[in-house]
Amino acid sequence: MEDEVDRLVAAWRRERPDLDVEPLEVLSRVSRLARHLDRARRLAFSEHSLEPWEFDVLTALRRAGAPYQLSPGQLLTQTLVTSGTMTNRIDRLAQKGLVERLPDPSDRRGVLVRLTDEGRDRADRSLAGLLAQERAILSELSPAQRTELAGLLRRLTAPFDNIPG
Amino acid sequence: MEDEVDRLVAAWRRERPDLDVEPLEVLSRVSRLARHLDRARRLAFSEHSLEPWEFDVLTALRRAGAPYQLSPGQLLTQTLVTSGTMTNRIDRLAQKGLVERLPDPSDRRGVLVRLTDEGRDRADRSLAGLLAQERAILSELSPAQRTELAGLLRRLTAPFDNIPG
DNA sequence: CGCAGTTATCTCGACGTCAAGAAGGACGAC
DNA sequence: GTCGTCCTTCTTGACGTCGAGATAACTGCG
Repeated sequence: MEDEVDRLVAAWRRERPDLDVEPLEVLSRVSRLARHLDRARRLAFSEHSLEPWEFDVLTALRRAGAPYQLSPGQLLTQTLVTSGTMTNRIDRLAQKGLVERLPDPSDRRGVLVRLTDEGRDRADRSLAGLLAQERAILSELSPAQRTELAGLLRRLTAPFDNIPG
Repeated sequence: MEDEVDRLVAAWRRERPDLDVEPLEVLSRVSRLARHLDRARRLAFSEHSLEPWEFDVLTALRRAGAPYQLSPGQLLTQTLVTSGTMTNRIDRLAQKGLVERLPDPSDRRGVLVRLTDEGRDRADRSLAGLLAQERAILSELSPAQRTELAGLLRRLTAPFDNIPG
């Protein structure tokens, strides 16, 4: 089955036969797929009246395990947003009663963000919904292909995640 | 090499051993990689004083071939943004002299967006830069692995691109 | 012809993100 | 100790995107 990137690559080969556009076969697909996933997630979460960005923060805290708290800095590396954005997100989640800010006892510059009970419930319930949706999307691939794909992607993400750039 | 998604998955398995979080191995990597790519592109384009969104629109027109014109609607499907966003983008590109709006001769509701000569130069020059950057990122993989990865990704993107959702 | 439904583009207000920088605290060298 | 540097979080203003709705024009059925 052909996709939009096939058309895009064919167009470049016609217009710029002098260039090797093979890298687009991989990376344009990654970008476009991510955009499709964003839209799909927005739909899925709207059933729980949750925005994708809320999900990202709440589940990062949920994953941390009891007592479900992380510093804003730790949340930055997990969600790939800037510090200004994170301050804003925490403000809004705190206003909704899903998280609370506590002073860091070991560093007076620092803050700890803790999940409230309601925040934890929301995180748990919406995760199940997300997994169901993702499973449907991945049903195009066999289990072996999914493993293969995950492995190839890891090789591309690892440099970004390990050598902070 | 381990990446952030490996840590994320391990954390879920510890916190929610009742759930099968295998889908995240693929799709969380896609989302995170796309975010890293966005940042890298922003840097690469800043040398040409071009924003990623400008690149997206200009190259879509460039790919169309002479006379380098498309309707706003055609640009929507290629760039995955909403119509309000596209109107705004065309306004700003027109103001910079990189594109111009022409009436569609066959449909009076319609508009054609055409690349100016300067817009075309900008598109051509920045594409070369992007490809160089992407090639560096993909050097982690062998040619055969790149082909394999592109094929697996195609199977996931095709349903989105063909059954408009 | 006239009307309903559809399609193409634009308008508008709300919202979230970013980049840059400020303020305050930690920490090592000396 | 204390100075300079680095780190952590928050503040701010500009900007781009979205969603919903408005407008205008094309289409085909009766």
